[in-house]
Amino acid sequence: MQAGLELYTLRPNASMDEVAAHAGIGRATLFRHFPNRSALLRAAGAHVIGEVEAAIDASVSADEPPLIRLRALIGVLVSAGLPLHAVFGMTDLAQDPELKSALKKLDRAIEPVVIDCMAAGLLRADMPEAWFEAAFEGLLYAAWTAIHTGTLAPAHAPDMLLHTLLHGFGPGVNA
Amino acid sequence: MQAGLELYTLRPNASMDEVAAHAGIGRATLFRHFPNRSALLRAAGAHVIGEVEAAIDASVSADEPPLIRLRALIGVLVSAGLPLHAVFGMTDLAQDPELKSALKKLDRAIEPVVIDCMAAGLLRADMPEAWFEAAFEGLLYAAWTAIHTGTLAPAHAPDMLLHTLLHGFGPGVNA
DNA sequence: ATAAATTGAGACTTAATCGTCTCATATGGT
DNA sequence: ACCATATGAGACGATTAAGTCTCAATTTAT
Repeated sequence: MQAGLELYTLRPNASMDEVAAHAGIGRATLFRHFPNRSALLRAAGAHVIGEVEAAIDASVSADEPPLIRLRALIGVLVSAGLPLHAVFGMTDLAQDPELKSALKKLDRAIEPVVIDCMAAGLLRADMPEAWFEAAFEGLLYAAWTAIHTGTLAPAHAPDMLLHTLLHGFGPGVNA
Repeated sequence: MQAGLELYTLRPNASMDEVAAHAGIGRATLFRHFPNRSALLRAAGAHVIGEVEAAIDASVSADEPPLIRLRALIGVLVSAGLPLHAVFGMTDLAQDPELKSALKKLDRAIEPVVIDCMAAGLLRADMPEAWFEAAFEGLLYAAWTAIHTGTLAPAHAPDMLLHTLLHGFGPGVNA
């Protein structure tokens, strides 16, 4: 059931018909579980966020060094990819309290990694936080689309992203 | 007339009613100029690309040093922002020959700047081209959204983006 | 001033989709 | 076997938007 949700998040414009067919259930049953389209979107979004959060908790062990944790975090976010971006793109549903708290929890899973990297001198701390967040998400989006279009091997993506995040495209550091 | 197109590209989901109202013309007149929605989208996309290309030609003078040209290029792309991103998001119209050639021309305006920066040692040349393009666009997208949400001052955006593109978020270079 | 062309407003058809509803069927528990 | 519940297929009305058409008003050229 919830499985249908995930695959759905890939295409927020899909009709309820398509969603039901994709989930392998009837349209009526779909409406029995979610009163309307908006509720379905919210549930799907919250579900995706929850999964990503769980994946972070599972693969980012707190006692590893900051760089390892950052790399693991990026790995999770890259593989969570498209669904996550779909959630971020739900501007009209962003004011939903459930989604907002879910996003806040996700932030609390990501933030300490970044902070520790700053404390360890891996990331500079004098950049506007908003810009770092935006740029981070932008690079994730870049990796997702590059993987999706086949121009970037999924296995290389996290390291590539990590390197670009830390050093950009300037010279002076080996890839 | 064409002015209505630009503002339209901001919202690819707008109805023809909204577009006509926004352009200050009647719906019937809109259909007289563009036989259908798809034609309107294509025309709008091509128009936006043409404007961006002209802006690049106008503000990126060929005899400046590479870094200045790159900075000017980024300035144009950041201010062109949202409409350009809307065009890139038109996945369903991407196969249109007119749009494809327009994008190719745009690429030809951007590419030499990047190549010269590589030749000057400002940008490393050993990264996959596809990844550079994707990351560049991702950072542009980040700047656009950050500006749009008010968390990044438009005046600071180009320099911020340039610095992040060159050096990432690692330490060691003054901002 | 007059004829020709363009425009705006809106009616109309068609198609897609949401959300509700019914009913026959299947599923599961006792 | 029996009964309660969940399901699937689909009909139905409502809404929205695309695209076509008509007609009166306005603009433009001569």
